[in-house]
Amino acid sequence: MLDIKSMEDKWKDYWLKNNIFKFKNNENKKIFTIDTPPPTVSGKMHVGHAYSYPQQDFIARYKRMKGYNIFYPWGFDDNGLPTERFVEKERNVTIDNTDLATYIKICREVSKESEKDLYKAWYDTGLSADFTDYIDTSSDFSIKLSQELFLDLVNKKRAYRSEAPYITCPTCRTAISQIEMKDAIINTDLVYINFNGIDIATTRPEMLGSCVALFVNPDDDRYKNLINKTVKIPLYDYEVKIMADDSIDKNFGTGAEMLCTFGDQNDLELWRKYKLDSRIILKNNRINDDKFIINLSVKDARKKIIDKLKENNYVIKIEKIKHNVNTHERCGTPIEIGISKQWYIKDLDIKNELINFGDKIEWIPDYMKTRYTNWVNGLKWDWCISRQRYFGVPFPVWYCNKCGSIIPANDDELPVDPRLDKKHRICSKCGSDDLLPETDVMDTWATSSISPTLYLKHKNFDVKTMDVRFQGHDIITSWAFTTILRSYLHYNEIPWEKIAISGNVYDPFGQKMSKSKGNIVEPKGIINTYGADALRFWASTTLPGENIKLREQDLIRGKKTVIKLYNSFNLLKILYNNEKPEKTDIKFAINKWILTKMEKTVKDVTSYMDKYEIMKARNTLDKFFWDTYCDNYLEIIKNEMQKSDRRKETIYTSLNVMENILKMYSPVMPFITEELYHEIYNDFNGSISFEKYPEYDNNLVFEEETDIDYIINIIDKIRNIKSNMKVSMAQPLENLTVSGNSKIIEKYSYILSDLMHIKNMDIKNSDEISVKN
RNA sequence: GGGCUCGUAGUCUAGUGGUUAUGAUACCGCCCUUACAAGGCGGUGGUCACCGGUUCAAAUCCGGUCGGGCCCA
Repeated sequence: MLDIKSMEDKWKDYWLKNNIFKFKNNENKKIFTIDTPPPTVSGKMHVGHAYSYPQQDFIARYKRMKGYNIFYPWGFDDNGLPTERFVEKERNVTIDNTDLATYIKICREVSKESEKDLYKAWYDTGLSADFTDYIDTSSDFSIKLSQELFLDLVNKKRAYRSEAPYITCPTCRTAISQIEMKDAIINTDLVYINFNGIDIATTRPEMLGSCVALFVNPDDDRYKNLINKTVKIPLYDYEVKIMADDSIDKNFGTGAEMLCTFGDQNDLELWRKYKLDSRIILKNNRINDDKFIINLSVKDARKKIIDKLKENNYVIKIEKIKHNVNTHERCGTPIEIGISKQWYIKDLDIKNELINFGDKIEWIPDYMKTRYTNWVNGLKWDWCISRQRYFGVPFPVWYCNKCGSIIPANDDELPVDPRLDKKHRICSKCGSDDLLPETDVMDTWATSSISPTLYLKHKNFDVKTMDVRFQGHDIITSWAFTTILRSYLHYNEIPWEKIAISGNVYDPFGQKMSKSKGNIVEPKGIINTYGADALRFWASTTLPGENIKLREQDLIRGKKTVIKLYNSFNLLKILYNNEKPEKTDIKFAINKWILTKMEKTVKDVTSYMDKYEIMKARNTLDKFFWDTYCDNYLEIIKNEMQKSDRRKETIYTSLNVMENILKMYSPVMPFITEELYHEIYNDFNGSISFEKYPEYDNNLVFEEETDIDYIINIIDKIRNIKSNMKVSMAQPLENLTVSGNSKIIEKYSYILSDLMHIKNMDIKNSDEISVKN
């Protein structure tokens, strides 16, 4: 009886102890490089990971057997806000009760600790990445490289610091980028305000004091005569112009809107388009208009201004509406737009180049490229990379208080943290030593986006382009985009030849998994019940980019396949009865037939694997293994083995085919195939994953295939008859009339009578096959 | 609102112009067959979402409708 759990544990230990998957750069093989997504240390492994990570491993293992030296590195992302949150929860420290140096130290400690065990969950799924030498995004190595490349962008005038409108999250108290926004529908009040002659509706009445214009639709008959007139702002008593723009929705509210600096992104766009003035009353998430609202939060300010408007009879009505707002994806807080100095990476001017780069990369599946192209086309902001947070890659720059120059660190000083740096510095321009360190840190994506460089530099590779990136479709617009951008800016080379996109995992009813729905399934439980091979089998039941449901039937089928492989090899052992296989010529039809079927399977499976179509490859293999090899070939050779003239040949052939089945299954099911391969070669001290993948051999394709297919067809019919007679397949039949191509049937009648236990067979020539008892 | 994508037996799924639509799972019947009952053999079950078009021929191509999903406004 096969104990899957201990069998898998055995090989996990074996691979690790023998450094099987440790990357060695000294092999005389072509290198195949994989850009892997570093999981975040603040989260646990979930079933989505258990789906997508094996998919990259299938290709890694396949390519390895195809003779490549696989560079399959591992990394952890422990930068930024998620880690801060995690640490605050785990250790109960916040930046308010801890000094910066200690805070950073604790963040690093907790990350390191978490990494120590976290990789195991991934390793348990049978990933063949090099876990012995991973990178993490907060290490000195990563910070140094990230800072170095940032300074490269500064030199190239691609990174710039500017006072400009920026998106900010009031809860996280930091600037965020377009990448991190998410839409949400919230319940809010739509306040109708009488604007001294024109009625407007707004969801942001607290921004009233920052109103710089009113807008209506140019085709709105109600307001046509008011365009270009001025109107007085209620309470604040200054005048603004009424303007017209196509983007204004006639049906929303009264059809007239106030433009504030800045109520939302639309305000910003119109503000830019018409080069309007600004009146900033929202700073650092507090509103201050020096009149009615003194340093209040948005919420309190809204209450106050509505009361004030009501007092003065400016409020017409208040409607409860559901409203679409942009929120920060991490905390769900609606974003605000402010003005301050932030670091940006300039990309709006190179949209065409970025789209061209997208075209140079092979997207798997190809339609995913459209999402990238659409995103690039729709970019509206340069990429804001500064964050007002604490744990991240610091900007290696100072600012001169006297002349305003930006003073970058020297390359040989990196990594450097200006916030903690004690070195005496002077301004290279004016000589002043009155310097201010930059206190912001970089956005996590600013470091994630150089993952190919991180991985390649870590091993001193010269190349800039990796062979393939694997990632989910949900981060095409963030990770894939920023990586392509950085690769373009730094090297003018594509980051990878191919990018393979994976889908999401849903519960069996097609619902997204979430804590609130309570439908989250832990990979650990699946591995305990079905085994990692079965988990991987499930993960292979999909085409590139497709979403998948967590289906128990696939896990069951996977486990059954593991057991079937084990049992089929067990049968071979019984049949061989300790006789050692020896290479022989192939003469007998059944052996020629199974070899032909195998070669065709090798051909198809290989061509699917080359296209990353794992499911098609595996389906082809499943069909060959279950139907052709087990249900027919193995049943037939139970008899053939007994015949001395063909025993040797059949032992050799059956094992040869078994071996190739194991090899072809091993990228998907590395554990059971390793187990059985070591049973075949019990003095073998390597791994099946480094054995040569079967190659199509035309010399093993024989014309006997059609004849035996014909015989199998008749066997099916005889099985049908026995089933209808409600007798066992082993029950002998006294007489049987078989009609069909009598030449073929006569030639192979021994197969029929041996397998189906027929005593007297009457063969009749006929165009159609039929069997009668 | 825009882009991408999907809609095939109870459930899941294969199938991009050509016999009778693939397979899994569930269900029913038979068989403990000298590897495997988590098995084998047989069977029930489908107006291929809907409408229209192209074609000798459409699950497949085109247009539209409806419904799901993801991304973006």
